[in-house]
Amino acid sequence: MLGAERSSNANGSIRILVADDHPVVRTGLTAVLVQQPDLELVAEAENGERAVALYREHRPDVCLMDLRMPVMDGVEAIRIITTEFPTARILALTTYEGDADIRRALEAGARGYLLKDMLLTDVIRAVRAVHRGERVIPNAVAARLAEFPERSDLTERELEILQLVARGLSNKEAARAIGRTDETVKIHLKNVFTKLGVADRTEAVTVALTRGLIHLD
Amino acid sequence: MLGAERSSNANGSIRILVADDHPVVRTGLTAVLVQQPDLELVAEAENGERAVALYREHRPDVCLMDLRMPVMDGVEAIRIITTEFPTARILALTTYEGDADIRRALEAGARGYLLKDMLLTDVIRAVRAVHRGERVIPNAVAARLAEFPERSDLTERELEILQLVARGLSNKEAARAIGRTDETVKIHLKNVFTKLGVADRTEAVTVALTRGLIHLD
DNA sequence: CCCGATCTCCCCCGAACGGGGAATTGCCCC
DNA sequence: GGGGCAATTCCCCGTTCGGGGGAGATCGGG
Repeated sequence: MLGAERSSNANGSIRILVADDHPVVRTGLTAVLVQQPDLELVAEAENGERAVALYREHRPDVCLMDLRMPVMDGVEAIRIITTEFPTARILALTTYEGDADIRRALEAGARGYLLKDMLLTDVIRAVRAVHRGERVIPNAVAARLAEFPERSDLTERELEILQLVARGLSNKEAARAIGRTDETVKIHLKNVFTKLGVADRTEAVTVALTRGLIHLD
Repeated sequence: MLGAERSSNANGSIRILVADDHPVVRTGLTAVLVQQPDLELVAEAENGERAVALYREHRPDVCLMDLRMPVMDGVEAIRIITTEFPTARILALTTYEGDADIRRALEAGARGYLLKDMLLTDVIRAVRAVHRGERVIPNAVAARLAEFPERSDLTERELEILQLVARGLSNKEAARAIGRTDETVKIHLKNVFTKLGVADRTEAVTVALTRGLIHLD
């Protein structure tokens, strides 16, 4: 379906796509990249949908992808791109918001995960490393992952109910919202408590928030 | 104590201090600023403490200040600077995290409040406007403030208890943590519920988080 | 085919929670 | 000084919550 894989352009420089909804961040990244003789910026996207479209159009060698974006999630964009282009080299770049986001990005096919508080030299080094085919997981990120050895995967139902509880719904209200008995809601919540290692619904919500399992709004 | 107020340097350009803990954001801002002939970057700070020190040293005309920074909070830095230099023109610049941060920044003496997802042209326009002595509150920010007409100020005690509750402590545990009866804790929480317009502790925590009244970790 | 995971519902029970009222001590502001 | 507010403690009372055990149903994989 696709032509030969292109690892760099005629000049031998690494062609890069930057996707981030914050203009300031996009400017910061591009300003740094264009200073490097071996790096070349080919496109910028302000959301996941545009990122996918621009990836198809330009076939960059490396893609820097923010995870929290409007219209389409960064993780979703990564999933689409890597499905279509299995050799795509994508670096997730975001402020740390729990281990869940990291795991989802890597499972979606990201080759690395950077934090926005990283030094610019490390970002550049990561781009080159990913282009060489390496995986990039900074120590800071690996340490965060190590904090939660267990996956703590919540089922769809459990996540759904936890979201409702986070909005302040009681067991009974949540039950009505999903068309089930409040006894069912209680069971799911009990399982959530066990999986997250907490004792009550409030701590379950805050732990889920810090780990990125759920988000507010 | 201080010399004459200096509204611009010999070249007539606006001298700017940028304070943000993310290297990428600092680079983005500075890259944009230096392109403008009437703007001049005089220093960059990576936390509030450095921002105060660099402000004292350089006396910039305008300061772009991120609120969430390590070592010293942006709000605290604004308070110190405006106390020492009442005519300081400081623009708070951050991702939106509730009306509380906005109010605290403005009360601390910020002349404007920008969001990081703003267009760069608007950032530049805001810098010039603040330098002219105007206040800058973008419509997007004003709209968020209007969502919560009431101040909803929580007392120190109430905030303290809400923080403990967010960590999963029961009324009894929170009472022991602050050396009071659990009846006292219950009353404070009841007042919190009334002020925030919620029905239970979990919603109180999530609402307080979205409004920026409390933060996790 | 059985096993595990998921989802569903039911019962019981003690503890925790949230709403109501009432009172005291400070403190600051008018 | 009086009024208001914050903080504190106590009471009662009905509801909710969370832990325990038990019991089906479905679906997919080994």
